[in-house]
Amino acid sequence: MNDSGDGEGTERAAPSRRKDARRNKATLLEAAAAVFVTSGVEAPVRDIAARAGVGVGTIYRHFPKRADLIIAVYRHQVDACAEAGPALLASGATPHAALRQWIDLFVDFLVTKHGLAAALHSDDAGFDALHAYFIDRLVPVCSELLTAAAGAGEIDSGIEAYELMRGVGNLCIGADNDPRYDARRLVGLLVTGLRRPR
Amino acid sequence: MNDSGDGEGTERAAPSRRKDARRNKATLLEAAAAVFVTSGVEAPVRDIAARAGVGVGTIYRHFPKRADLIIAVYRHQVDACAEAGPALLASGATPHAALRQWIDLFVDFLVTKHGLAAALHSDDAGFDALHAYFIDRLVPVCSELLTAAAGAGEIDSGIEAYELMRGVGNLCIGADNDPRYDARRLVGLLVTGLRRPR
DNA sequence: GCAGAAACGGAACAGCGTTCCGTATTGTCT
DNA sequence: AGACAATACGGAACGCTGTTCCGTTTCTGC
Repeated sequence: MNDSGDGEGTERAAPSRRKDARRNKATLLEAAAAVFVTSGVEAPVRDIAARAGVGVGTIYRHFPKRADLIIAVYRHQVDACAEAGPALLASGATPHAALRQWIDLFVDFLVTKHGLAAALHSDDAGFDALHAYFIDRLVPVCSELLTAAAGAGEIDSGIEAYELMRGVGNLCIGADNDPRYDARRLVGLLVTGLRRPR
Repeated sequence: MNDSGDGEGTERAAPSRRKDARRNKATLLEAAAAVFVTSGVEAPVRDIAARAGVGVGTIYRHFPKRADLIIAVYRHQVDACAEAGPALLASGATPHAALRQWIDLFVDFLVTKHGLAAALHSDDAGFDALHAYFIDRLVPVCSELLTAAAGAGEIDSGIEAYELMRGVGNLCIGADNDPRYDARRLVGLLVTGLRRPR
């Protein structure tokens, strides 16, 4: 939602009155990104604070909910994914193929972020904002692709974009460090299942 | 794994030397089942202890890992599900239809157990035994159904039973209290996606 | 009844997210 | 430059988890 964004692109809120605050916020984002890679997005807040060389209070001042920090770290990648949707749709292939490619993009993103998929669907209230951000950003794109595919007669299942996105997200849970579980293959089957039988 | 099972069906371990211990174990199972319905399988241990009128120590003596308690509560239902597999296969329909029906059974079970699906795929080490129990019990059944369907030429995807079961389980996460997410429909699409294109 | 074994209860510990407040830093105004 | 708010900081403290530990109670076989 709102935030006291610094150079973070599309924000309008005042970029904080003090230099040290801005610097700390940037340091925190870097540290969080690094820790997320190592220990997953559920890493202890204290670890992130330690890595950034600040106190835990500083984290909560800049990112009141843990979800805000996660969103800030991954915002660019989520936005890039969202923007890839229309591009794929315009790039020649059939709408169903574009949908498949777009979903692959999303799966690749999720699978490489240890624990993100799990956090995304945690029923912990603290993650509501994270859930909402992903939904807000990606569901409309998915909906557009779905509508195009339906319009082209390639799919007929009355599935909603929200449901499909949640299903894909769920399939990505725990998809790292288990060689016997390949989320990409299962998501592929799910997308295949959408196709109109002919 | 092993346990000091009381009247719990297929156990062979000694049924405990003392009457109060047996009674407490039974009380604990009842209390846990009740609390799981109300608050989900991740309910605080203290809540279960309080409901049963015992101390937390007593829980840990009977069920050293939290997973052991969950397994004990749901063992009968999981076994029933496992046993339904061969029955469905023998009951007339095509193997693919039997697979679909069996998976529906599993999904119905999971979806009605608040938080079970999530616990099942938690990477928390304490839930390893739970994970292992479900896998041990259900993967062979699923494998049988899958093989039969492949033998009948109905599916050709080289998917493993383990992967399919995990996918189905993942799709069931958070499937309660969200009217916009119907795990059954998504699992249906996944199973449809298995079918050989012809 | 009486050991002694078995089981109990809950205090105590460790690890987590989050809040709070005394202290330090910064920007500004004179 | 000096001083005074305003702002931000650090980390102790709180409340909630799961889990362990041990002094006390209860049972069982003799």
